[in-house]
Amino acid sequence: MIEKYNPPEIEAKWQKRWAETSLYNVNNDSSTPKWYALTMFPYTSGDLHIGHWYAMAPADVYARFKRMQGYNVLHPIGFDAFGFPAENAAIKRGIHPKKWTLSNVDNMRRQLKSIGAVYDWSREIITCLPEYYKWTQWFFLKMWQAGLAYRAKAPVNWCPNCQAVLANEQVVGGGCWRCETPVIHRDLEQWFFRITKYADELMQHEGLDWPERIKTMQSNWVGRSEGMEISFLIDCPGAEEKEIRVFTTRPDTVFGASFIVLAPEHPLVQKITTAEKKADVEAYIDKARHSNEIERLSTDREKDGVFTGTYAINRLNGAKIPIWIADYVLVSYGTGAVMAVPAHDERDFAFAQRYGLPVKVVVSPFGWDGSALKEAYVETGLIVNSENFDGLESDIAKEQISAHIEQQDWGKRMVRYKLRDWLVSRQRYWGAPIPVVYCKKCGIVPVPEEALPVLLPDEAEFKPTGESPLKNNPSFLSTSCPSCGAPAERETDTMDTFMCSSWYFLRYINPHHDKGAFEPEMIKKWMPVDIYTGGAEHAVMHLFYSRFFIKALRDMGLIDFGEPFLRLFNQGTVTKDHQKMSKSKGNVVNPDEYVSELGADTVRAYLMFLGPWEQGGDWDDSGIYGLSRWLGRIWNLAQNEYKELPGGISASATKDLIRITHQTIRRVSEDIDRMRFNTMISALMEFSNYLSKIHEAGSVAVAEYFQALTVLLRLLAPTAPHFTEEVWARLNHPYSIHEQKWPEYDPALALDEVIPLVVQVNGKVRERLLVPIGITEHEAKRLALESHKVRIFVDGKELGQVVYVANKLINLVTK
RNA sequence: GCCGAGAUGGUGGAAUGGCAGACACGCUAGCUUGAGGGGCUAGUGAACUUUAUCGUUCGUGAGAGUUCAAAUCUCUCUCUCGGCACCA
Repeated sequence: MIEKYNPPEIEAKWQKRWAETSLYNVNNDSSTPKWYALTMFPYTSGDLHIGHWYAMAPADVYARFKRMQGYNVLHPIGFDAFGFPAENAAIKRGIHPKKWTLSNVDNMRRQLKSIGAVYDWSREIITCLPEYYKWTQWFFLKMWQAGLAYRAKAPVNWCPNCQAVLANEQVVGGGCWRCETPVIHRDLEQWFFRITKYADELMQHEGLDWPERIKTMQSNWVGRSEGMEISFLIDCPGAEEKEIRVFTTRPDTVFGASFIVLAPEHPLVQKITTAEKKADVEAYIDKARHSNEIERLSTDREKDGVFTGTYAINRLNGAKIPIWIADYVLVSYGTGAVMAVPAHDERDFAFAQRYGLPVKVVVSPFGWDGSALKEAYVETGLIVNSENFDGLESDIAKEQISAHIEQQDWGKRMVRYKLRDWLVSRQRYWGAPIPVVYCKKCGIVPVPEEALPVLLPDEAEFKPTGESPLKNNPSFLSTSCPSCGAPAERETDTMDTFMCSSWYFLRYINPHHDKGAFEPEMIKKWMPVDIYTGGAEHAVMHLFYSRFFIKALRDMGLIDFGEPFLRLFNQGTVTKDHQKMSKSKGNVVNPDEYVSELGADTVRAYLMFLGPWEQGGDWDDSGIYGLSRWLGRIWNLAQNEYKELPGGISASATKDLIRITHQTIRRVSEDIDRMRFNTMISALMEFSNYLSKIHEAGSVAVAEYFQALTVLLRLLAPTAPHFTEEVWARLNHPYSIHEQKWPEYDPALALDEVIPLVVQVNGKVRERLLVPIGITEHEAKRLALESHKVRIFVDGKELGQVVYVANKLINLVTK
């Protein structure tokens, strides 16, 4: 009688043994080819839920697969530990963020260990510890030295709930990415990184094996558009400003400009508004300032604006057109001013309709009879009402008008981007302090590298005041100027958490290196990351920032590559009752109880069996016992005595077994490579079902049977690491199965000798014939016509075309 | 509004031009006569046919098309999910 499969016992046993024997410790000096399999590190929010397992378990299977294939695999784990939730917990519950975070780390580490992954725990990193954030600060200094960090006063996104600024990437649909509170604009002096310098490069994804949709999202985020800045004269003799510069992508429509619109925040507004319009304009600006981003960006809202009282002159035709202000024009894009061409722009058309402004057609729609337009015509066409350019095709006119404007020095062709610089400062405590000192005499002075880290003090008052709590900490605040030694003040803002995660994958390589953020030779050896897996929600945040960091480091000469992640794979999300899991909804599924009852191996296998990894799915545990039963069956199969058939073994059964074994190796290997873990498990199930039939029949030799069984165990090892280790040991194989080579298949042995040939008549299946592989068309046709079932449909009819697909199908078409 | 992905049995899904429903879950029946989310065996898309269980027809969101052959390719539409959204 064999013992029952008891997952909790064997899982604890092997996790301990693996740790004691340092089975998964990664060797930087190994001469075997490297494979860097990175999975996005979790944020320290409290508990791992089933979604984390969904991200981690298949990633681990892939890493184990590569390991068994002979690669030196780095598959590290760590914790993204700075950020708002820790501080909010402090405000709400009076727990210090550090205490809250580190206790979460302890809990999450315990949970992560229960997965049974190949993580090398000696490489764990925690971003909120000084030994890590010292180097985050060092990167800030590098950015400063490279001219990529600057401080500026600008209209910024402000989350009234978080009481802090947000980067553009962190504004989702006009709301805060974390709490969905509508964002408002404020003029504040903040730190920025010049990510726009890399706008063009960030749109390029050459040589990257990334999902199409992430590449598209990033390119759209950069939002490159080619156009022209054109100068209009201000028709106001005494004014100090003489011109307004607008940005347009349609220079071909410049003769159709019937008014100018400035963003309410545009600096010219104050200078050109006439005395009688001043009150209206002020009121409008005030209203615009107080509306939040969601209201302002809502496209179905009726466009409104006010006239400034002043006119502009279109230099191309001398037309005198009114200057308006309206909040549908954004101060942060282009020049913050547009020439409105209502005939050929939907927004301008709507605005002109509302205020009775003229609509002048300059690109004639096909078959146009000269009547008033019902909507803006935005397509190409023949140019009209444009003096010398009349009759030209609009694409050609665009070129010629642009050239003309440049020749007259009235404007310049240029490229504009939607992308803005990355705002990195946060008015918060729980982050890495920005390593900068303000001196009355010397101005902004970076903290010298040898003085890092600028330690985050433990004592702080947590009040959501909109200012960093560090402002109220005198011992942190007051310091001396690193340059002149005079009394000075420290920067009290901390860095955006996305700074920490923009380089963490470099730190895993030398997590304890204290002479620098990383060792260049080791970076050369391990980077770039071969496969990165994680959620798609980071498309224009973490993934985008990391690419920027790597490109900036490359240009500083610190590394010699420009892309961090060669292959990217996004797993889907696990929902509960078709809703996103969240603590507030109370629908978070905790994996712990499943693990303690059924074992990590069953939970791993079940998650992968749910469906394609990139698709995600709704959590429903009704099928989980099926996976647990399956492992139980293999458990029994492997340990029950195998007896050969009393009458002797069958040669054909042996041949079949060998063929099916090799076919299974091929299917499983290809499925893991394609990240199709659900079909990988199906293939393993079919194989184990087949083996149990053999076991019952006893139709192959003992040696052949056990040979096939060890293949099954090795193919299953990445999916069920504890289970296979235990069975492996019980079959008296040497420790450890995870040091075994991945089975290789022989294509010749995987080949079928006899195949079922599908016989169709007029495209309908009428017969299946077992035929030897490689049969000729002639022979196949002969056999097909011998079949009764086929004859029923063919007899008495004239045979026409015969379609023959070798080793698959023959289709007989009657006339 | 724009872009992307998707829609297949009671359920999760498989099949990427060539046998629709692999592999599971669930359900039904039987066996295992101590119960168990237990084990094993068989069945399980729908309709028709059946005193010849061998078959026939239909069937992959809806409609059209291409093809000897369509879940798969093309077009139109409906719905679901995700992203972007006044970027001039």
